[in-house]
Amino acid sequence: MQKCVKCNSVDGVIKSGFLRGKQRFYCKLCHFNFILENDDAKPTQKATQTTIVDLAKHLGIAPSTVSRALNGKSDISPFTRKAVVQAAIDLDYRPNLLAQSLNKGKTNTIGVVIPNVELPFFATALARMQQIAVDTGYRIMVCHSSESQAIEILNTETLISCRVDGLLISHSKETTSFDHIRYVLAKDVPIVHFDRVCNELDTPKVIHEDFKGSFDLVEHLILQGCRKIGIMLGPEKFYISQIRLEGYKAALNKHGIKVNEQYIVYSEMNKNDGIRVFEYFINLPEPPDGVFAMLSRNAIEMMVEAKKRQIKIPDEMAFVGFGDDTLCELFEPSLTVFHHFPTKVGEAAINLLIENIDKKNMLPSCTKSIPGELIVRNSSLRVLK
Amino acid sequence: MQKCVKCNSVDGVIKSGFLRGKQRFYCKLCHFNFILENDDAKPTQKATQTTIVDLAKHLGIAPSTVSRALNGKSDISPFTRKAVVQAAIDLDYRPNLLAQSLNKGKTNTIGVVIPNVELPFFATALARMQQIAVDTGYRIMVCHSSESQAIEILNTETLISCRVDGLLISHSKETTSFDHIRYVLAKDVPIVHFDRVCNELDTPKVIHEDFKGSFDLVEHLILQGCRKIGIMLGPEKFYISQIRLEGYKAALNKHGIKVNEQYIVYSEMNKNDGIRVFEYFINLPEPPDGVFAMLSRNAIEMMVEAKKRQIKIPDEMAFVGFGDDTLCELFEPSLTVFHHFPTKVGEAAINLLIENIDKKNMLPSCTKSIPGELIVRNSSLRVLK
DNA sequence: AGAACTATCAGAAACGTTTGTGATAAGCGA
DNA sequence: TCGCTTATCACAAACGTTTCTGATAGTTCT
Repeated sequence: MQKCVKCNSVDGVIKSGFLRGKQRFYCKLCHFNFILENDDAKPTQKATQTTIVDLAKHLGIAPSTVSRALNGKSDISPFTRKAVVQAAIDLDYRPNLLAQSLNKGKTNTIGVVIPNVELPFFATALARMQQIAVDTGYRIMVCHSSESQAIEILNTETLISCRVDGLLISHSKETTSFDHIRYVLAKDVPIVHFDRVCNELDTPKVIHEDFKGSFDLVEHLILQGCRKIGIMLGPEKFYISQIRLEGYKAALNKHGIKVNEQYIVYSEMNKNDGIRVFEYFINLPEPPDGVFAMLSRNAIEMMVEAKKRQIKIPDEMAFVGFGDDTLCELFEPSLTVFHHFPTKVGEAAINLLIENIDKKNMLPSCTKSIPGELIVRNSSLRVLK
Repeated sequence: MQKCVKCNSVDGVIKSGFLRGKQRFYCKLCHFNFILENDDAKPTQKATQTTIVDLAKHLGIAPSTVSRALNGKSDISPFTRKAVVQAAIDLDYRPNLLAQSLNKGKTNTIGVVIPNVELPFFATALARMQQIAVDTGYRIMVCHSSESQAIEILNTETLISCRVDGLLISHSKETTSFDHIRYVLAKDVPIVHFDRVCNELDTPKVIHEDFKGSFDLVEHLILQGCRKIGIMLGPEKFYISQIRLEGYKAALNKHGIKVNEQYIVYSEMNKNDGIRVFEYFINLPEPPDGVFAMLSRNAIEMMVEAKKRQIKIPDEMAFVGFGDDTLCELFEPSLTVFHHFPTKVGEAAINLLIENIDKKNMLPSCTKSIPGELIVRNSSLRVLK
C-alpha cells in the first residue's frame, strides 16, 4: 500500500484518479490528495537570483518599499533608501526584467527580422541599430529568416509573443504573402519596414534611392559609351527589383536607347549567380558592353569570369553594382557602385520605430528615402583611362 | 476646494501629503485617498492582446482549465479541449511568453554577445546559431559589444536581467578584466566561450585550431622558400594572438629559422591597419619575404599596397591569412588561408550550451577545437607557378 | 449498496515586479 | 489641544501564466 506523504499513515490511502498520466492518491485520514513525485528533479535551487522580496526580508520591510527605493520614487526616507541600495549591492540584486515587463506592459525590446546577416548591408545596418538601441535604453532581439518565408512568419510570431514594443523587418526573398504583417498591424504593434519593404501595406518604410541609384549607374554607363547595357536584378517579385528596373529604363529612354528585354535578367542573388548570368550575357548574339548588377557581389563574380576570358574591363565591358563593400573597393578593377549607406538606413529605421513607440503607434506612416552616392571606380571609368 | 473623485462631495476633502510629487487628498466622508490624475495618458487600450483569462471568460470556465487544454495536459475532456482550441483561434490568442517564462523560470532564450557582426566570421557563426536555436525551440538575443569592454559588461548584465537560459560570448578587443564573466558563473548561468575566449576562467570553450593553423600557414610559407616571415597579430592581450604566435615560432623553430622580433607586430585589426603594418615591414632594413596576417582582410590590404609598389606576389613577397572569406577567394591574387569554418564553430558553441542548459549547468567544462583547413591559393604558391 | 476509483474541473498559489490605497506617527498652526 | 498636513511605510491588487490542491459527478467492482 501507499504511505501518505503528509501523515505517513498507510491505512487510509486510496487511489483517486490520474493526474498528468500519474496515479493520484487520497488519504482519508488527513484529507490530502497527492501524487508520487519522482525525486530526480527535486533540488529546486531557487536561490540563484536575489529578488526584491529577499531584500525586503533581509531589511525587515515591505517589498513595495524596496521597489520604490530602488526606482527613485519620492515617498521614501533617505535613511531607508540608503539601506535598500546598500542591501541591493550586498546581496547582488538584479531586477528581473521579465517581471518588470509583465507588470508594466512594456518590454523595452525591439524585434528585428533580417533575411541574412551575412550580407554586409544587413550586418552594418544591424550593428548601427544595436548601437542606437543601447543608447536609448532599448534591447534588440534579432531573428534571422534565412531568406525563408516560413521562418519569417515564425519569427514575427515569436517576437509578438515576446511582446516586443516594436518590429523592424526586411523581407526574405521568398516572401510574397503579407498576412503576418497584417496580423502585427491588427495587434497595434508599431512596425517599420526597411530595405526590402512591402508595398502592399501602409507601413512606415525606410528605403534607398532605388530609382535614382539605378538611373545614375545606368546613365553613368551610357556616358562612358556603353549602348548595350545588361541588368541583373533580384527576384521579380521584389519591389526594389521593379523600382530599379524602372530607373534602368528611364536612363535608357533619356538617352534614346531602346530597351532590349534580352538584357534584363532576374535572379535569386545567390552566391555565384553572377557567373551563370555572365555566361548567359556572353553567349547572346550581341553581348552587352556594360552590366549593372543589383548585388555588387554578383558584379564582382562577373568580373572574375570576364577576366578569365581575357575580356578587357572596362573597355570591352564595364561593370557597376548597387551597394558598396570592402570587396568592391579592393577588388581589381575596383567596382563602380551606388553606395546606399547601410548605417543611415539602420539608423533611420530604428529612430522612426522608437518615435512611433513613444507616440503609441499614432505616427502617420511615411516613407523615408536615404540619399545614396555614386562612387565611380575603375570597373567603368573609360574616358579618363 | 477639491471634489472627491468617489462621492463627489466637496466638504470633507482635505489634503493628505504628497505622493510621487503630486498633492494627495483625503475624503473624510467616504474615507478615500486619491491624487488628481492628469488624464492625458488615460486611454489604457488594454484590449490589444487576448489573454487566457479572456478565453476563460468567453467560455465560462476557469483559466487553469484553458491553460491545461492548450498545453495538452491530460485531465481535460476532449469536448472542452476542442472548445478551448477553437476559442483560441477565434479570439486570436497568443501566449504571453513573458508570463510563461516568469512562471516557469525558463525563458528558452539564449544570449549572444558578439564584438562585431560586420566581421564575416561572426555573421556566419551567428546565422548558424540562429538556425539551430530555431530548430531546438530556443530564441536568440544578440548583443553587440562594438569591441568595447564597457558595452560588453553592460550586455552581459542586460542578458542576465532578461534571465536568459544561457550565454554565448566572444570577447571584445578591449576586454582584459573578466569579473562580469565571474558574475555569470556565480549566478550559475550556463556560459560558453567561442573564438575569442578567456583563458583565465574555467568555462566551456569552442576554439579554432589556432596553433595548428598558424603553424601550417607559416610552414607553408617556409616550404615556398620564405625565410624572413612577418606576422601581424591582433592585440597582445588576446589569447589567440599568443597561441598563434606560438604556432608561428614553432614552425620557424622546426625549420631552424631564428625568430626575429622585428617581424612580430601586434595590431588592433582595424580596417586599413594592414596598410600601416605593411609600411612598417617594407621600411625594415630587411623586409620580410612572406607575411602572415591574423585577419585576412589585413593581408589583402597589404597586397593592395604591395601591388601599388610593383612588388611581385608571391615571388618577392608571399601572403597568407587566417580565416576564409569571399574577398580572399575573389581577390587577385587569391589569398592562401587557414579556413576555420565559422558555421562549425557557431554550431558547436550553441550545441554545447544547450546541452549544458539541459544538464542544469552540471556539464564538466571542456574545450572543443574545430579542425580547420589550409587552402593554398595564388598569394603564396611559388613553386608550381 | 457502498466502497473504491476515475475523469474532469474550479480555485488558489506562485513567479517578481509596480502601483494604488490605507494607515500611522510626527509636525504645524490656531 | 485639536485638527490639518506631511512623510513614510505596509498591504493588496495587478500583469498572464502554470501547477498544486480540493472537489464532485459518475463509473466500476464486490
